[in-house]
Amino acid sequence: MTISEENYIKVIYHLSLVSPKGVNTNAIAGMLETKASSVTDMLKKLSEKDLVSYQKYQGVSLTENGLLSAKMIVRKHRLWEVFLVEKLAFNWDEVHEIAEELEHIKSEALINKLDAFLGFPAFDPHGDPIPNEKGVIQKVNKLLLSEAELNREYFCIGVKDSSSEFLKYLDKQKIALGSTFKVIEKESFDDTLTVEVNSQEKIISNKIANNLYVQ
Amino acid sequence: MTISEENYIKVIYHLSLVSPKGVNTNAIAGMLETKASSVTDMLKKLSEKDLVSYQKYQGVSLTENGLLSAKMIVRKHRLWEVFLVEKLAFNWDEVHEIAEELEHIKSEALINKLDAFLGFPAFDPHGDPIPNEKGVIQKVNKLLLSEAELNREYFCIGVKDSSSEFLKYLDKQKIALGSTFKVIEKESFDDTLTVEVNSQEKIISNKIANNLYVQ
DNA sequence: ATAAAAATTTAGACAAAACTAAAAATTAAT
DNA sequence: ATTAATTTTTAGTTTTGTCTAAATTTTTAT
Ligand SMILES: [Mn+2]
Ligand SMILES: [Mn+2]
Ligand SMILES: [Mn+2]
Ligand SMILES: [Mn+2]
Repeated sequence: MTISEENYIKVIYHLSLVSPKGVNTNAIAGMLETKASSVTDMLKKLSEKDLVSYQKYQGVSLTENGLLSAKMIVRKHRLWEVFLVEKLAFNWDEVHEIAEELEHIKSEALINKLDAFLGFPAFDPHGDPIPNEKGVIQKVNKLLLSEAELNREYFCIGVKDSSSEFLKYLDKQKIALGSTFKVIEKESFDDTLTVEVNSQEKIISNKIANNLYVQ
Repeated sequence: MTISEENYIKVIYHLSLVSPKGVNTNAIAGMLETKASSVTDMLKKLSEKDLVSYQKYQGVSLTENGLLSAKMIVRKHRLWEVFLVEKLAFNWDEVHEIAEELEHIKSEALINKLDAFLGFPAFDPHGDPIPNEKGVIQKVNKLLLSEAELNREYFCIGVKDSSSEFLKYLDKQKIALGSTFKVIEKESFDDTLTVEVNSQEKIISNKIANNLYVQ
């Protein structure tokens, strides 16, 4: 697989988690910042290679082959992110772009040795699960902070949006994986939350609450 | 720079250490396993970008720009090799190919943090010097084992050929960086050496002796 | 049910990096 | 100094991945 093919497969994978019955051409184009016509061309090629099943106008989904390939790319991406944060002391908002390149390095031995070196981590710095050598992904119960019950204790276990802007905002607010949350009040007008974060009271907008996973 | 351009620049760099007055088209083609006509095309492009100075039929050399770029690629290659051997427990004969890919990852921050993580190593697993952040390469006195004096103690500090075959042969012979050498006798007919390696007597062919650096 | 809007695909073009075959320049040999 | 051999460059294609513009299909709205 070329780097370009791998990027397509990975995007189709991520999109199919949200729309399992078929991924749209435009959605793929949006994620890859390319044009719909380019996507159509690529879908034909990926279909040729039995990585996706594709019928024109009907959307696309991954084949078994494609699914496993996608998981391996995601595995590499997330392991490299762990390496960058844990070993090289990058901040969690700086690693995505670099991992976007590292995920395409070809060696199987490399990724399995990296996995061992890191101590077989189960989650990446953003709380996303890391597929194992066989592509198995540990399922985790989680909900959005916006769905949390009032006056119950939760832990932050992940972010939905892992853009640099959002992560920097969380840094500023001293919110990190492991932070404790207790929702004190929910404003019914705009769903703004009053939350105790690590025992400190904060006002949290609905947009933020919709991008934090808790447990 | 594209990956392809970087590979050309690096090869021109290595070849220009041997032939400083200008690198041949065919030599480049040989190293990159491509055709001379492809090389000519690329040289025009690299010349456009002021990475090489090139006049047709006259060979090519790196500009100041090109030289610095080349050193940065070599720096990345060798630092990644150190990482693979020191941290991931790869053998020294397994790392070249993987580093060939890793050397093209773009981030400056990455490579400088990797350098720090590794403790600012001066040499790679094959004894080759690692350029620093500014591209400065520490000069080291060394000679080939074939040029060594009789009955003097030397240390192995590097290999000239770092092919997997040669390195595996050295493993089998229990020769590694740091091994001590004392040449006992030189057969004048074919330059075969009788050598004490780590106090053990071995017969070493001229071809081998021509690919081991000692000090 | 029909028309308008949106999504998707096709057709044709382009840039990058490679190739083959042929032409041109340089170097080596007589 | 010519000729022959070698090296290098040019000319013309090919493949990959992209683009724009136009055509087609599907979806939505009246
Ligand atoms: Mn990527
Ligand atoms: Mn992540
Ligand atoms: Mn390379
Ligand atoms: Mn090396």
